[in-house]
Amino acid sequence: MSAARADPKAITPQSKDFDRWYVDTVLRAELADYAPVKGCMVIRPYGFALWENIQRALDGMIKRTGHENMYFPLLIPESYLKKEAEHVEGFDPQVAWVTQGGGKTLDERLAIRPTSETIICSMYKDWIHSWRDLPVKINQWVNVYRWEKRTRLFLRTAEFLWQEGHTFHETDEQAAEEVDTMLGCYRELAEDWLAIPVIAGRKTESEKFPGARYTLSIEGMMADGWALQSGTSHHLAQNFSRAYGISFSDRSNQEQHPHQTSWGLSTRVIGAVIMAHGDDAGLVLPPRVAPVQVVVVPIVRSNDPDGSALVEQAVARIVDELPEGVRLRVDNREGIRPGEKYAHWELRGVPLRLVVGAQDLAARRARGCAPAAAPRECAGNAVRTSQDPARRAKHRRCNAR
RNA sequence: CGGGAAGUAGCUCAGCCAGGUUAGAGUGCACGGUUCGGGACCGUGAGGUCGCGAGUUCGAAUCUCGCCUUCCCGACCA
Repeated sequence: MSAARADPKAITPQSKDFDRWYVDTVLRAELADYAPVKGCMVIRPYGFALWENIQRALDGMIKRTGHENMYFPLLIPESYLKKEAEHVEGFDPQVAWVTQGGGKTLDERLAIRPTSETIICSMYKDWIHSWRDLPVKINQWVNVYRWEKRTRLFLRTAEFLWQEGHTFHETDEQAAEEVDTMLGCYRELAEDWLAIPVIAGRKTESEKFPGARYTLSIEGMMADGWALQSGTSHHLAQNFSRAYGISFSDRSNQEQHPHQTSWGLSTRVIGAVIMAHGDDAGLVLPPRVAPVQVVVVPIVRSNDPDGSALVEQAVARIVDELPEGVRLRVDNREGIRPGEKYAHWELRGVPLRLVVGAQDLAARRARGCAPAAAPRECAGNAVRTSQDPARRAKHRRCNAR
């Protein structure tokens, strides 16, 4: 542990220790906290709201591209997991096993899913018979568990949440196209919703998904200059369909193995959002996924009831006239001074703050401040924000009508 | 999994080396008052299995051993 910090309320500056800054920010902004089991975390309401917004955006793209959601079970029989040799070997060290149940040792141990290719293949073996059954394009939003030696909040946790898409196609080309399409969705999510610049690329032979022919990924660019793998799309070719005995009669009545893909994006992407945009005051969230897009801080004083009443009326009018769908929070906590409220919401990365006080009303204005530099792609949606590079330092005034 | 550091109030830490009344500080929390436009101030109060488990001892936060968890570096990361 380092020496005592002068101010226990401050977070470690990025320039001093970026990793420490990251942990401080996640904990202090109440995105997540450590759970009792190694490598596991609790995602707190503010963090989960962020995930839900990301999830909603990506789920829309998954549906738009013709996929359906479904659900496969958490536990996978060992024999199912073992059929694809490279896959088994790749995942073996990271699988957690259930060996007992109901007070008895199980005849066959059950894997807690590290990913679901095997169980999905085992089921679709019985569901795919004809080229008319293809393509199959499904997805599931689930938790998975991978025993990890070194873990970090969001970036690498033993249990994490993700979506895993799985598809079966008639031809190799169709599968390849699917792999590209879904990587495109990840790129769209990263760039248009999360405002993270990404580089798309192909993983090396040693880094690819075990059992895949090749793996494509988007690598998000972080503020500290590192790249972070933030979504992967795999061409599985016929490796799994052969191993699991999935076949169909093609258009000329020849028996064929379908060509598969799988693709996933996890809660790690939250870590990418944090590291790509955050600053020394804490989080900086992209407006389209921010749980709170606008925070209104009314300036009221107990010794000025008349002015305070006017402020409250003005705030009510702002709330009333705000466009539908804007996620707004009015911070009317009592007994907390405005400065502390500013710090509170800056730590949590709220894109836009509106401050309304009696003086402002007298001058027929409100103070708007965009602490976060919001990239242009994200702006103009529901919330307009400035692109002021000086961020918090500069306050911009706008009309409150 | 290897190397290093750490775990004492919600948080950040002091106390430990040289075991000995009732374990402290700051911050946070509750209440009262003064304040109120960038993390206010004064007062009062609540809050602790000293990470867990053994051992040594008349006596352990303090010494010994084991385990758990976190952080940093490395290996691994599909």
